[in-house]
Amino acid sequence: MVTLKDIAKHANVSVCTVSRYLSAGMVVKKETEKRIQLAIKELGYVPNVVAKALKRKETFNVAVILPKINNLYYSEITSGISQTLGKHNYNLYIYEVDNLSLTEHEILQLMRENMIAGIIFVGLFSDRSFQESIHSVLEWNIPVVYANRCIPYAGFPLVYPDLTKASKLGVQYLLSQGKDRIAFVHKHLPDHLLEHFLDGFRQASNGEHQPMVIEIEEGMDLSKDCIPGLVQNHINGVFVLNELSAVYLTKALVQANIRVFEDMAVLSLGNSLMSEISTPELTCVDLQNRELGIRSAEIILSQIRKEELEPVTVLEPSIVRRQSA
Amino acid sequence: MVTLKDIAKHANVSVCTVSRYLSAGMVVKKETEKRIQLAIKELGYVPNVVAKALKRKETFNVAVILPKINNLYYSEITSGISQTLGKHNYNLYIYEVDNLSLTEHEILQLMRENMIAGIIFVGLFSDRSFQESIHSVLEWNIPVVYANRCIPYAGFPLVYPDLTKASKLGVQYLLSQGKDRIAFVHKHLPDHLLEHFLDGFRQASNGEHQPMVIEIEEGMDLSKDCIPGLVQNHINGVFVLNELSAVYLTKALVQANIRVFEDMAVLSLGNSLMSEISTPELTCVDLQNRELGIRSAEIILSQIRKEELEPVTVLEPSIVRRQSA
DNA sequence: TTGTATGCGTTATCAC
DNA sequence: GTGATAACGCATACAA
Repeated sequence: MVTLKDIAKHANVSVCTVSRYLSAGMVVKKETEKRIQLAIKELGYVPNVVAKALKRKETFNVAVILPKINNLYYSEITSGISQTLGKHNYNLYIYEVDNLSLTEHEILQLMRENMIAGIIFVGLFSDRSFQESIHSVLEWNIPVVYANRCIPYAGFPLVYPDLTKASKLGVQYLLSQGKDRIAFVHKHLPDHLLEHFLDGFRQASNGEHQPMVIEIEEGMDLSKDCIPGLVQNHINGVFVLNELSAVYLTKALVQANIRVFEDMAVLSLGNSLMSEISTPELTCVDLQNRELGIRSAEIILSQIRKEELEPVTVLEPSIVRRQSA
Repeated sequence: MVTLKDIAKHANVSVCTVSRYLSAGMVVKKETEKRIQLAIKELGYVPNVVAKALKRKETFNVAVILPKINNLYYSEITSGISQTLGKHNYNLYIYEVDNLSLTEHEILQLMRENMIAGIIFVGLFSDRSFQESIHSVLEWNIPVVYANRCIPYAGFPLVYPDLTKASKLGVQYLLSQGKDRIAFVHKHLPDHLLEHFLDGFRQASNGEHQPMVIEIEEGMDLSKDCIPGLVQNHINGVFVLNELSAVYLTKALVQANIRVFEDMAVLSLGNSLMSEISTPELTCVDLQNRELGIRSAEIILSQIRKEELEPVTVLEPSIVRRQSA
């Protein structure tokens, strides 16, 4: 392994000078610079980032902690993060908690051991899996971002989509299509989040009436347990707050000979490839997942550089019109 | 930051003893052990992996290099890798080449600078993007696995699905469903790989006749440019060698009022969530992507431990029957 | 069983 | 501008 010392010797300068040359911005005489460059090329020098990290007490590694990576929802976000980090020459660690069988605390321990520069926790806005980590994180005082957790500011930066706006946008759209009997279908959405959607509904419908709310349980048969209720209540527009559920509900409607859109419009929350390949193609409220990742990464980088930053970043959703609504 | 030295002082032993205690397997007197444990707990010691890496000249970081992560094909593989690495306490770096605008050479440079323990290159079996890296990798002599590249053994470990078998299985299946006029539809599949599929076809059909072969070009309109050809040639079974294309072709068939399965069976290569949510649901040949990831990671770990290893691992595909064929 | 001393490759603090 | 020299936190050869 070729080290600074080797090229220093080869170029007849001190180790320190070489180090200075390599640290961009430092001034070195033109002539010694030439010799150093030559030595580096001739000996095939490769800098050792690990040694540098030990000395500087900082790495260029950012960790993303998420439930699972093989899910378009998370991988879109991750890709956004990856793009931004790459642009700034930071490396990206991935930790899948569903896969790892490690507790939050153990993961944080791991982060400290590895001198991680920053952590981005990515969760579904409905999940509670990162709850217990908060305490440890705050006392450790490492750059952290919570992405996609729609909770009030609690001492660490947050990036999430505006759920109330998403709801309002969706309901307005359904209304504009003549769908005035609306149901929300969700899967394990906690009450405080559901409240955002009900708020959005009120704003869009001038508080005239209440929407129907249905929760999809694990292992529930949509055609038997969900659709009859929709029909009996003369629902003509259903806003599904989970993209995959929207796909399956649409499937079930088609199978039940209910015309999607004409008889019952389906609006999906989330806009991945799934909505596009579903039949009929799903109209949806795009939560801007890639953008979410990009912003999260930017905020982590700001923190690392100790710059000023917005504690809360709220993303604007938008409607993507396709066939189902 | 609490270091070994600190807890050594606090426990009235030497740094060396503490280090020994921490390196599992080393023997320390019961009584000093107690004191060390106490010191660690009281001072809140966190080991420094970076310093350890510098000293030992090895990290526990494995890099996965792939085109993009927000693609179920790659993320399935990655999740398999993540699972295995996590089990063995290795960390996972992700580098998206499509996102990074780095050349192969630059990425390898990065790997060396960071003292990466091993690299897993993940590509589509049809892509050529990792071609130029081979040379540098070989001369550097770092643990490497090429995952999903169906090429002959070339000096580094390979893990890929048995494409000929996949083809044979698929064609046999179509034949068993009475679909005897078969077409292969692919997208940018190089000739040497297409050859595997033609081989599989011959094996399954006793070499009676040739299948029709259609390539999907970028921006091609399936309904206009592909389906008419299929119909004119009285094709009744099409084997699509790309899952997303299978989804879109199925969509186009439905739209053209051609009954999927009865009039034309569609068999897809690859078995992600996409096949499941497509309408009709796609029967497919599962290439075992998660398993591919798991095996790739295992092979990297074997190399890191300098164990014996199989240079080539070939995965067995299997049929997953759904509705489209 | 435990301690001492040295070095991993780099950056930083001084002098010159 | 440049050069000694001392850290960074840990592991290990060797001595005790």
